[in-house]
Amino acid sequence: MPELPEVERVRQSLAARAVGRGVRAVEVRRPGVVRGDRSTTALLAGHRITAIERLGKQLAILGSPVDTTMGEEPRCLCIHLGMTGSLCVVTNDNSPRKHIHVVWHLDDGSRIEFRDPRRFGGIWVYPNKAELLKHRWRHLGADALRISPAELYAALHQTRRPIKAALLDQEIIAGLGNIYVDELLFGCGIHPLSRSDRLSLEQFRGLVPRMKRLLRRAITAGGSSLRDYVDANGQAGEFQLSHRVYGRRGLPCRTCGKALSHTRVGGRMTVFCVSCQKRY
DNA sequence: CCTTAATCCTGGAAGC
DNA sequence: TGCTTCCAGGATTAAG
Repeated sequence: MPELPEVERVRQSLAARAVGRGVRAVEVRRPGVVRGDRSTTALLAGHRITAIERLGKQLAILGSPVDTTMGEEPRCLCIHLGMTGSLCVVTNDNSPRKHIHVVWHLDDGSRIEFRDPRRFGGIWVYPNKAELLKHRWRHLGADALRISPAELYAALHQTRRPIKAALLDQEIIAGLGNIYVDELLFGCGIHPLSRSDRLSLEQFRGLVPRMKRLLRRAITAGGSSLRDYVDANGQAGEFQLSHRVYGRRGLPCRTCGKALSHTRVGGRMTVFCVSCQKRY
């Protein structure tokens, strides 16, 4: 499930292969995944890809018209990979893979394939980046790699929700998902059911740098590949090998050896160590 | 305010 | 072996 590190990996690998390229044609095989204007022009046909940006777990693909007489409007696509989405750049006519919903044909003969078996992801079409910022991205909190301890504390000290539920809330902080929240809370020694308002600014001064270090290490390792995740080159990550709690319920804690506990928080599987993580 | 559950969806795993 | 059932979960929405 692509969270911030995986989405950042996709951003980097996709940018390396697609920025500067022109889009010759766009194929929409399953229109339902596209929200808004489904015309191929709105989906960047006849445009040059100028940048690929990220906020939390979402990507924005920006494009300018190749023929400037057509109008100057720089287009913007927002792509959310959901649980199983991927964006791959391919050059050959290999095995026709299932669940490819949208294909961008580029001017060097390669193509970008948006594949999403479970279809929790999607593509949101905007006339420009300002509109994306004004609507869809307005509801997102600060990016997890940029947020400050004071900012996070300000958002959390006034809610009684369990810390795990609050950290998963993209309106509070953008980018964390089930894997990295469990890993982070274990790394900080904080029980996932701790009340958010019981944590001090001092604790966030410890948590935020740890979070950024965790996410950066995961990015360097290529992200966590559990089942579907691959970057734009089809490359899987290796950070799953470093997980200390996610997916390890019942297994011995790597710090104290005690069997890891599990519960559900906000409907999500939560794994933690009852002796290494203190409940506030 | 906060929680739970249902919804979307497929494929892998587990059970019989 | 082959069938059925369950489960995973990001975000949204409705209901308690």
